[in-house]
Parts: sequence; structure tokens; C-alpha cells
Amino acid sequence: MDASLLTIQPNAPEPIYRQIVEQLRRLIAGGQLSPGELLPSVREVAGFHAINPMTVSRAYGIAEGEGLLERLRGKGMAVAATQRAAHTQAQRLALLEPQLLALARHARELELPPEPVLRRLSKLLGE
Amino acid sequence: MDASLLTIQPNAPEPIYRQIVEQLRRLIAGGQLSPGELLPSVREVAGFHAINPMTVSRAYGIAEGEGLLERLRGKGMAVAATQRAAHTQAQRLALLEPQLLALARHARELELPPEPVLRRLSKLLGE
DNA sequence: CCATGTGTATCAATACAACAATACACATGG
DNA sequence: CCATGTGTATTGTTGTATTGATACACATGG
Repeated sequence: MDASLLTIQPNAPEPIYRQIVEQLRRLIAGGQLSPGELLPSVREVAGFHAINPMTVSRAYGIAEGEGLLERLRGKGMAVAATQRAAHTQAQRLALLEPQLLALARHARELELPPEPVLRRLSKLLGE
Repeated sequence: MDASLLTIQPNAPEPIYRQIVEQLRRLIAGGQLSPGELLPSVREVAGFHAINPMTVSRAYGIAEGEGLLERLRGKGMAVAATQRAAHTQAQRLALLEPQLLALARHARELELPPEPVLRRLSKLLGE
């Protein structure tokens, strides 16, 4: 894996370390990261995105605590072998559920009918 | 408007005062709150949701600064008369755009095809 | 052996959010 | 007039979170 695969937005309200964790979770579930695959080092990610190494370390530590990654002493962090190559579609969809719920709630507050929302999302998904 | 119309999640990562502002923005754009309509008082909202009055005041102040609300001295806060009764559908859809973009990006990281995502959202919107 | 590469423990600095307790200016309504 | 209702400025405190700088322990590989 290359450090450029990660997308970091330093100015987003969501903290950087959590952006990394969530992104790792999805990339692993989706199969873009395979079990055993070595991740870029803390310093490599930090240098590439101009952030602090400790911020990356924190993200890695949390991901390890969740069983997403495992430490290879002296080597670095790798995708945990206990992770399946890719989750089922239903499992992956479940990871989107909170976001889908929030979106539906906001659409209701905006009194938006389903169609235009679905149409717009459909367009964004097809790119 | 009743204080119960607002939904507050004290444990959410998003700060309370911003939850209120964003919610007001959508309720006004959607027309559930009409121009001139009086909002529940700071103390009323705070009491109902067991939060600090100053937190509500802060939200009201920001909403006023954005032109969503206006102060009626001695009365309280009301939906600004400059707000149209309801925005056009396109305007309201635009308020969802950031969320839709994030959702599309996450779906791509999960390697999810459009169909199941759209199907799930469709179900949530129709309730 | 030791230079080099891992991750990270530790401490500090900063910012932010929420709460609490007042006090104040203002308008309303009896 | 004045009790009561608005919102808000002020000050202080608390708790949490985020990021950063530094130094360290450890394993690898020549």
C-alpha cells in the first residue's frame, strides 16, 4: 500500500486520526487492502501528508485495538490476518448505515421527496 | 414552534450548538419553520433538553449572524422575514451535497456498487 | 555490532465545548 | 409602574480532545 491511497483533510471537523481509522476500515472491508499487506510506516504517511507521526501512530493503535491491523515487530503494521479478504456486501452496506440514517433524517427536515435525492446520489455513485 | 421539534444528541461528536444551527437551517429551508414564526425561548429549549441556556443562546446568535433568525426585542427570536417561505427543491438539495459527496466516496472505498446503496436509502427515505 | 528502520510512551501546548452563576438591557402586559 | 419575560455579556471552571516535540525500546539486516 502507498501513502497516497489515504485521503487526509486537515481542515475537516473530523479529527485526522479518526479519518485514517475509518478509511482503513472501509478499504479493508472493501478488499482494497488484503490481509497481511504491509501498511506504509508512520513516518512515511506523516511525511507525505505533512502531519505529525504521532497522529498516524494513534490511528494505527486504535485500528490495532479494533482488530483491523496487527503489529509485526520490527516490520511495521499489517492488515490483520483475521480479516477476511473482503466482507460480504451486506456487511459493507452496514458500515454505511449511520450515514444513510443521518442523510434520511436531514432530507426529511428539508422536506425533500426521495426521488431527487436518489437521483443525485445515483449520479455521484456512477463516477 | 415547540422545543420538542429539535433533536439533540448530547453524546454526538458534533457540538450541541452546531446541531441546533444546522437543524434550524434545514427546518427553515424546508418550510417547517415559516418567516416570522417565533422560536421557543432559550430557557425553554435548555430546560426541555437539559442543556445550558448559554449553549442555546450561542446557537441562536450564530443563526442570527447567518441571517436565519432575527431578534425581536422583548419577544425573542423569530425566523427572519428575509427567508423565503421555502427554498426551491434545487436549493434544498444543494444543502445535502456535502453529505452526498462523502457518502459516495465512502461507498467507493467499500467497493459497493450503486444499486444496494440506492435501494437501502430509498427504503429509509420512504418511512 | 550497529546503523536504520519500526511503533510509541510521555509530557506539553492549545483549543474547544459545555456548564454555572450572575448581572444587565430591553419590551411586554397586567 | 413593575413583575415577568426576552436574549446576552461576563467570568470562571471543568472536562475533553487534538496535535505536537522529544526521547525511548525494539527488531531488522548488513
